[in-house]
Amino acid sequence: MPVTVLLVDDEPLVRAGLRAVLEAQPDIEVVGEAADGAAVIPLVRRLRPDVVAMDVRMPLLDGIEATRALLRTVDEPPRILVVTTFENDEYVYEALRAGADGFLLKRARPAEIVHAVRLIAEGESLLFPASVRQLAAEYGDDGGNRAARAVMERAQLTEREAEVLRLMARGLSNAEIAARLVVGTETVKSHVSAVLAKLGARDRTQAVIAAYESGFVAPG
Amino acid sequence: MPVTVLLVDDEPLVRAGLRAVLEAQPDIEVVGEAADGAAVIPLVRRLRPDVVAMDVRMPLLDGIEATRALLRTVDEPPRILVVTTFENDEYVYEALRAGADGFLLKRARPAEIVHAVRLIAEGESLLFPASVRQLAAEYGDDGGNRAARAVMERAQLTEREAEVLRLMARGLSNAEIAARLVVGTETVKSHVSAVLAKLGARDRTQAVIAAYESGFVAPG
DNA sequence: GATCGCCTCCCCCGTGCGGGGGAGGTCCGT
DNA sequence: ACGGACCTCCCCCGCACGGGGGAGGCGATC
Repeated sequence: MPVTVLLVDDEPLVRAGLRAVLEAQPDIEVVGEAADGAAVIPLVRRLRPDVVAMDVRMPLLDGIEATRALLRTVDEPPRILVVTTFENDEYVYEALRAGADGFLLKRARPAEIVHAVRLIAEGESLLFPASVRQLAAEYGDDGGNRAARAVMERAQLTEREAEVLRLMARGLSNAEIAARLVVGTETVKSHVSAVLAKLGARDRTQAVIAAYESGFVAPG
Repeated sequence: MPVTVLLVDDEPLVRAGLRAVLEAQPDIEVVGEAADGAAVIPLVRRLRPDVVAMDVRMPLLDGIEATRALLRTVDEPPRILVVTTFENDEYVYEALRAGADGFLLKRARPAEIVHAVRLIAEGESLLFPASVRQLAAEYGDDGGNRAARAVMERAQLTEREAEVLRLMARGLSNAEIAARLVVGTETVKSHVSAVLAKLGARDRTQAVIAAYESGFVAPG
């Protein structure tokens, strides 16, 4: 069964773009569109999409309120992927706190958009996507720092994963972490992979950055 | 010509240990010992060692004052490797500010000690040795944070290297940094290697950690 | 008793990374 | 005119890393 997606954005152009990108995938199906947050709830009830790709900034009812409303009133609510133009959008931060499962920049490459939808659909959280930081760096921006602080709260790292991340953030290699925790390196690799997936990090360096940015580990 | 080393430590046991470790290397020669900072200057004038391995905490004249005195009164002073027991020793911090070229934990493994001496002798600064952070982690300590702050001041990164480090600290890969700086990936690798060497980091993750710990990049 | 999350360990595999060299170019200070 | 620092690019090479799978044990929950 394909992943079903509902698009919510007040700009028809954006909806068309997302539709084009997503429908090009055989395993993704766009089942509906809405131009405003107010229209979302009945549509979700009727269409039961797996994922709602929702703009944060919309007239009448914005993405934050729409997210809250969805999670409050719909049982088995869809996964919510927040879409935004700006990498340091505090609306995004609030949306994540409201229960959104991930966020995505509109200027992300098609492959990244597709990837994000798939991840979200699979139940993964995409709270610290590498693309955000990369794009932020490319544009000389500071990046989604506020949003980063919401990462760890929602990343739901297990105790062991958190322990591994702390050691990663001290510069230990997988082998060193394994020695310290008295487990095999394969085990450490598993935990590291889990951490990377949950944080949306591509490699350990990005995970450590996320740890610092979120305050999970503190410098000094 | 071998690297000549002068050992300065008030504990004979430590001197003997260092001598044993270093003399086992064909390219390193221990040319003298001193039990106190006050004895260092005349010995240095006479023996002209390449490297002085100096304890920070000593009676009469400590390693900090001895470092200052050496750099002030001896022309072509030797390279100074500060040796310490504690990873968060603020004396070490002061010694680095006074002009020491690197620091080393007494509990470091022999191979690391040898490595440190060679690096220092070659003119490299060893200000953020991986061993410090690793050992700190292993002992559950917070690590040499104060000392870390002295790193960047003395690491003498070139403009380009600093630029590369900033991008590393945003999670970019070598290829991405290359694209952003419009240079080849081989060039980026060169800069990255230079950064790692100057920071005493083993990999980019440790370099990014050093960047955060030193305040070179700031979270939030 | 069955299910689920978590921790543990295993396989294969491609590649990005980092070490160790070298080399040519510019610019600058002497 | 020369050295030296810096930036640039090149080679080879080994390995840790990370992706994508799978699988067993264990405790808690239902």
